[in-house]
Amino acid sequence: MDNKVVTRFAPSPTGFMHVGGIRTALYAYLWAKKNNGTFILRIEDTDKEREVEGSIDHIIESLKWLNINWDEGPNIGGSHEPYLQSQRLDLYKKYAQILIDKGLAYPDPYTEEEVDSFRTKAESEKRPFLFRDHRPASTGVSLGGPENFEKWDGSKPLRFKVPEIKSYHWNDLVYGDLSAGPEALDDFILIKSDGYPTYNFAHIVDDIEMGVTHVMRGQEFISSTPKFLSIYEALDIKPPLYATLPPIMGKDGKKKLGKRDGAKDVLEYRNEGYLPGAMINFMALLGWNPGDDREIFTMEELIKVFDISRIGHSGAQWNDEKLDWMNKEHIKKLSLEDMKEEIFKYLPEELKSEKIISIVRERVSKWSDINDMLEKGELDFFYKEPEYEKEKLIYKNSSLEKVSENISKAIFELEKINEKDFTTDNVKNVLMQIANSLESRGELLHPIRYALSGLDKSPDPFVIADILGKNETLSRLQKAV
RNA sequence: GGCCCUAUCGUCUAACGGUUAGGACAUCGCCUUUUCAAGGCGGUAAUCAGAGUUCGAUUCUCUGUAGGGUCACCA
Repeated sequence: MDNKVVTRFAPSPTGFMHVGGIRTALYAYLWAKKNNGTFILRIEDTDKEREVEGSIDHIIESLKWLNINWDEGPNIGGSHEPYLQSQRLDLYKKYAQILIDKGLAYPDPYTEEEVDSFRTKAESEKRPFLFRDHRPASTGVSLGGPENFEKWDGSKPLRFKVPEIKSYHWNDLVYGDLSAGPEALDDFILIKSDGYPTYNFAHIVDDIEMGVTHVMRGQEFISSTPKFLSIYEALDIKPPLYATLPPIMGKDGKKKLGKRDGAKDVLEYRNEGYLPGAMINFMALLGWNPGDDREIFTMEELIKVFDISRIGHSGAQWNDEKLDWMNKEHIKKLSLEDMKEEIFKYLPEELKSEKIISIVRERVSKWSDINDMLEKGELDFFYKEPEYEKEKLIYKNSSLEKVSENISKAIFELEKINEKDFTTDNVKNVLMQIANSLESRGELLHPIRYALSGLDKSPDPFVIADILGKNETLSRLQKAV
């Protein structure tokens, strides 16, 4: 009836979400939103062995943090409830029955050990293992009718009987024409002996039932696509459009990013103080680009410009440095009010001042960098008189006498500023006037900065003076004379 | 091993037969009122190799090489 775009993200609850999975979710989300379509979250919990307690909540928390919001799914429901595959078992049985009735599904007569021995044998003979070579004979074929396999009582796995062994060619929205040889096709398991469907079967049933039009997925699924297509054919249903995403590689650039080789839980990035908008921005650009030189995007902007046709084909390596830069760019766009809460989370009580924010905001690429600043004592000057060796006040080849002389001049002039006019700009004007009359400006500015901060690296003296206020500034300068 | 995918600066990428091969991160240098940060300017740096096709290949074809993926009662 309508051509509404429906995409889905279908993670399995086997642990945390890493950036690879999130990026798939993001692209599916962007595509749905761009087309005023529907984005569905579906939990593929059909492997009770691998399921990790609490994963679903963790996945939901991750997506929510990043503002990837689903239109249908756990927590909010929708017209295709339920959204946990473990609660949809009847549906898979229904579809399995259709295949059985067509003579396209049969119970696997072997034990797991027997199948394993087939596999081992094939491997030792250096040929691919195909279950269909061991397909049991049907008990009789009625003329023109379906084959009669052993009746399936649910105690054995139910296998799909590939209707036709052939090569498949299909079009992928990202990669274009893809193909796979007949060896990619096999009698795979539809329903396991524990009654749960396999991914290969369940995701197809659900995509059909939920009206999914575009499937975003990793390229690890390319080689099993013929299996999917053969099921759609057997069911006589048109498959969705596939958009296969290039892999994200780990930091070494070698291996596809995965939990085994150190892929991080995305929530760790939250804990390190990255902005969700920056994470989204960075992940969007990992494997996709807008076609021009723009790099900084908000989610809304991404929705506007995102296009499947500009998704790349080759693997991209995760790059923390660029992420840091991008996060900093997003921080710059934050209003004081927006960042106040975040920054205050990291600051001890005595530093919770708006004046500190202005110093911090320009010096960190992510909020947890504030911890480093605190550790290095870079903010101590704010509430603590600095301790330093007098010699440190000397600028280059100057002398302590010169330091005293210059600071005294500064004190004399600064005294003239009203307390309430003791701002960065006014202090700067006064000090620059003196400094410019000197042989080198550092003769004045360095000792003052050092006397106020006690640090080799710090903000400039005008800002510090402003923050400290007239009294404290002058008092610290007096001590340096 | 079979099948499949991929290949441009260190990294992310642009250039859909004709460009001094562009941008960004990182790096280096200079400037910007002392140091840091921010900012500005500039530099170094790439078409995996070899054959074709073509007047002309980063771009098309083939081969090689390298990397990745996949061959589960995992997704």
